[in-house]
Amino acid sequence: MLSVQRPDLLPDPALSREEMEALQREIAAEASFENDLSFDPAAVTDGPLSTPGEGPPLVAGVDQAFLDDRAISAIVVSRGGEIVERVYAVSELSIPYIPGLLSFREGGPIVDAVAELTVEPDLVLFDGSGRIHFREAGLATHMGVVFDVPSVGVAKSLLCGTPTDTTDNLPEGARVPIEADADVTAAAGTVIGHAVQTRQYDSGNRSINPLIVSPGHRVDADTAAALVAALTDGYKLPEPTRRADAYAEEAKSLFDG
DNA sequence: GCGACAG
DNA sequence: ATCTTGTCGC
Repeated sequence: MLSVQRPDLLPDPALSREEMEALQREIAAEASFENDLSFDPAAVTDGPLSTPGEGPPLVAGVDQAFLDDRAISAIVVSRGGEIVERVYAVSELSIPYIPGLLSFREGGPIVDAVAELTVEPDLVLFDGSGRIHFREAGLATHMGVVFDVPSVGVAKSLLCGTPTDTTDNLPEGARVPIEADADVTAAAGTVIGHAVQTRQYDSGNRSINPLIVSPGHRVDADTAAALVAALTDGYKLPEPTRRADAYAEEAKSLFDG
């Protein structure tokens, strides 16, 4: 089970906006955007074949569903595509969604769900940004640092930063770097993540938008993108995220309908 | 004042 | 995120 390593950096919704931003700068200073993994990222897949001998790493997907003022946080842990554990927690939400401060709304509920885990993931995928954040401390980075676990941010749209090329109609498998600009604390030009086209229609009129992948903690930008691509299997979202998404919806339906 | 931004 | 019918394309 993962345990809180930095209680001083937990997302406190009662902080003022200024204090939240100050905490994010502190988190960014504690975060590592370099690989520090317990497994070989080049051998990761969501299928059975992987590193011979020691077996694939435990990968967790985290996602949430909402119902009134409550958040249902779900975590699904799998190894080589096989589900190892599923947990969820229902938590009261105390503050609204504010761009740039997402972890202060959803971080607490996620911590609640993590407390239910009995296994310790080698990698955690979050729904949102990591380093692609004004102060380089998005949800994935915040949670990664609090638990000191390798993490990756998987977002469906870009919060900030500038793509080095167009991200429209990219072919499947394509990857476009996202660089820090004046809106980001990192030095301009620093690659803080990538647009990753995990899926695309072969032909036709419509096109699928790429995923926005960024390092959370203990993973570099290239590896984060490669891991998400390796964990994807025919759908836009990587499998760990899809499983968490489905489980969150399932848990939610237990409460309403 | 304008712009604008994860879930 | 959530609210929702239809509609296009494989």
